[in-house]
Amino acid sequence: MGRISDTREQIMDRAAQLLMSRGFNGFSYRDISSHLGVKNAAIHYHFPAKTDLALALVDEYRRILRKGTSEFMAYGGSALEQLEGFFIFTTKQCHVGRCICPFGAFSVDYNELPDDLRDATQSFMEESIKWLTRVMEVGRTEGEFSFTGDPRVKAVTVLAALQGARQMARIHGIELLNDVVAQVRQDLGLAT
Amino acid sequence: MGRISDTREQIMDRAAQLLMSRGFNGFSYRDISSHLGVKNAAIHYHFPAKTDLALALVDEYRRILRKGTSEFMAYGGSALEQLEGFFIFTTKQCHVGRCICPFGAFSVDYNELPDDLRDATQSFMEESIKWLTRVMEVGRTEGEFSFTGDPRVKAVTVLAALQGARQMARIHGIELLNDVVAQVRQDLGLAT
DNA sequence: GTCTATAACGTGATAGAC
DNA sequence: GTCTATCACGTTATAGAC
Repeated sequence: MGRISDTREQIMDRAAQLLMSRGFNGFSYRDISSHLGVKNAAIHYHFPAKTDLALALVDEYRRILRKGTSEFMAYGGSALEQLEGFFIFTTKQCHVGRCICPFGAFSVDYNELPDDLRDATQSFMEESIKWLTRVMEVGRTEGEFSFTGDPRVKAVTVLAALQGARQMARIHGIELLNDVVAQVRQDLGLAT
Repeated sequence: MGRISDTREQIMDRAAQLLMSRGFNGFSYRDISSHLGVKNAAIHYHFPAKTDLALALVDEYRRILRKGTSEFMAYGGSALEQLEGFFIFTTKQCHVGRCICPFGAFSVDYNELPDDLRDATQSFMEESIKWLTRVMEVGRTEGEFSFTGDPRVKAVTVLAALQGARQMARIHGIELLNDVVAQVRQDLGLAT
């Protein structure tokens, strides 16, 4: 079948959930194994060290982003559509499990992360920034968005606002994220 | 003298540093005691449980904010000055130790925090939002800022952008925070 | 591919001497 | 106010049987 191990997949699903809910240092192999009804050692078989698991998660996020990116680049989809899709993706993720963005989860523990994981996180973030920068560029050129200054800086600001909002929403309620998304749209000259 | 215990103060200083550098679950009493050259039990004397220490830290942040707030309210300082002061405070903190904002530190571990600590964090955040909302209101009325929409929503968005930027800056370099601050200023119609 | 068993260590916390 | 000593537990990780 060439099918990827089901257990491995389940481990990653649960780990992704836990990572976004508690941060990298906030969950253990036991949290995963007990949820799956297997033993701690079973996880170690698939991912010898916790770093390996985290690296696999970053890779997975990356694939998801690349998929969206390349489709956008290839077919020239509207920048507005891309941005709206990104907003929907973010708010949906936040509603299901009040989870924070993976960058946020890694950034708190960043100073203590192993080097390779730091590198992976960093280059994934760079990729995300580049993607949204392109969306901003195209959107402004096409007259869909209106903002002043460097598209890259604007993209970074939007990412930062969403990352921060997802965290604040956990403390202060989910409407906070909706509010921030609405304001970001307004700051881009979009209709509410 | 009525002077507060020096050790207690040193503990809180170090703990604040660690909290903003690693998050609530990212540091231990041992990290504090070894740095101060005392034993783990000495910390427990001043703060029986880790929660007590965290609550004290939140209270301290709160006092700092209240001081700035009340001065602003009482003497009617310019909203622009307040905002600039807030930007400077944020970037300075970030430069010294690449530390993230305390809300960010707590929010990642939020789901696992004890109830009283959650309450304290939440009401502190509400206070911060109220303060910046007032700054936004006054600033727009006085013609210092220019933005559309609800002042409170704008305030939340600015807070979220800064919180997110401080974290992203840790991963991607300190210029990222400067860039975001510049963009936030621009989005408020301020000169660069 | 999953198990049992275990190692080696760090954690928050407490009791009681000084 | 700080110490020594200790507890009970959770953590990542490994070795080896099935």
